[in-house]
This record gives sequence, C-alpha cells and structure tokens, in this order.
Amino acid sequence: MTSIASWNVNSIKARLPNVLAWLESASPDIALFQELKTVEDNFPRLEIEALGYHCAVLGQKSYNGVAILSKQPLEDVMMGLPGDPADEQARYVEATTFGLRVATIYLPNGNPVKTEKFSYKLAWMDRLNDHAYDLLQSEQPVVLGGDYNIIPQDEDVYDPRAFAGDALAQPESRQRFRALLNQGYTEAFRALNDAPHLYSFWDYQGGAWQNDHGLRIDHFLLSPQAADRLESCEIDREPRGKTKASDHTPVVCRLRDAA
DNA sequence: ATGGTAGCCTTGCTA
Repeated sequence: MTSIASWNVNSIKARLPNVLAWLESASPDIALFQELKTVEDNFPRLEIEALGYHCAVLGQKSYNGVAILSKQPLEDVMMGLPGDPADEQARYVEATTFGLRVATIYLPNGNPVKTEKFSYKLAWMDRLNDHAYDLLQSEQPVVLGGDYNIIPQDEDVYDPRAFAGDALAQPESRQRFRALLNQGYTEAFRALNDAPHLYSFWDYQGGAWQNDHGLRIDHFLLSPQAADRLESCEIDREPRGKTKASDHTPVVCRLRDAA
C-alpha cells in the first residue's frame, strides 16, 4: 500500500510545528504541499529530511509555493506546469516516486471574477487539461493531488448560494474540472464517498470551523492505472482543530500495490 | 453595506 497526502499548509514556516507533528503521526509515504509562501532557501528541508523524506520544492516569495515529499527518491522532477514559459507563479511540481507519476497542484483561486485573476485561473486550467492529457497517454499510474480551488458540485459547499458568484464555483471553472474527469481521471474522494457536505477547507473568519461552514476544494485525480488500485481516500479533520492551524486540512489517499 | 482572520514582511495583497 502507498499512502499519499495533500495539504495546503498556508505558510510552511508558520506551520512547521503542526506539519512536523502531523507527518510523524500520519506518516504518509508521499506528501503534497501547497502554499508554502516562501522561497526554496527558507524551506525547512533539514527538519523534513530528518523524518525520512526526500523533497522537491518550488518556492516563491510570500505567495504560492509547492512541494512533493516522499520516503523514496524523487525522479524526473519537473518544476512548473508546461504551456506558458512566462508564468512565474510556483504552483506545480511533478515527479516519479513509488512507481507513480505524482503532481502537487496549487490551482489559482481566481477571485474576483471579471478580472485578470479569473482569466488566469481558466487559462491555467486549460494548460492543466492539456498536460493531463499527455500524462494519460503514458499509461502510467498518475496521481494529481492538491488545492484545486474548485467546488465540484453544490454538495461540496456549506452554502451554495453564498458561493454562486465565487470563482471556485463558476460554471467555467467547474466545466474545466469536469473536463479532467471526462478525459478519464477519477476524483478519488467522490468515487468512494457518497456523503455530501464533507469539507477540506474552513475559512479563518466568522467561526467557519466551529460551525462546519466549509468547502471541499482539495482533490486527488487518478489516471485509470491509479484508480484501479484505489483503496481509500479520507479527510483528516484533526489538524484543522489544532492551535495555529492551516485553514485547510490534509486529504489522504491510499493505493494498493501494483498487481 | 460591511467586516470578520491569517500570513506575508507590507502598511496593501492574497486568500
């Protein structure tokens, strides 16, 4: 079995004690992080390597920043999403480990709509769709995990009406997410869990966590070769209740060993 | 109509 976690940590520096404690207890084979909010040189590589992880880090000052951690070496590391050499935002890293092609994804938020932020989101999703198609052709087990900043359906948000005008729920955003599924990718959590209103993010404001006013925006998309091996996909709510918590909580996906 | 929270290393931007 191989376990893969995805967690938007909302600053690796501010979150380091929480992150290290969770890695020690949950001990995923692979961890995909988003929103490091710092450059590579400030990534706490030694502390994380001390827990037995190899790291591939793409950092950025103040914003974005993503990493892949693995208990096995990371090979053929690709920094950045293909398709736009002028894009300097650190939102994508891909590598091979545990016999899987794995990506950590921090998809643009896109708010407010009707601005260049939203068109950037849609263009980024088009690039992701193009690259995901290429990955499918390789017929490898592919795992695309991260903060997609997409509420796939109304059942994935506490108040759909409140988010009707939000970039995370726009028809254009949802259509591009569905296009990934229509290519042949499986959304791991929804494939195994029928229950609506289970969330991976709760805003810091307005007592959202205490009132379970959340969103499910952190997802795992699996190629058919990975979906064949899907054993479980669960949201670990515990880290969200800690002091100095990220506003996101980890999602953990488990794949059976290759036949 | 507005502000509420958190992190950056700014006195605003992003989420």
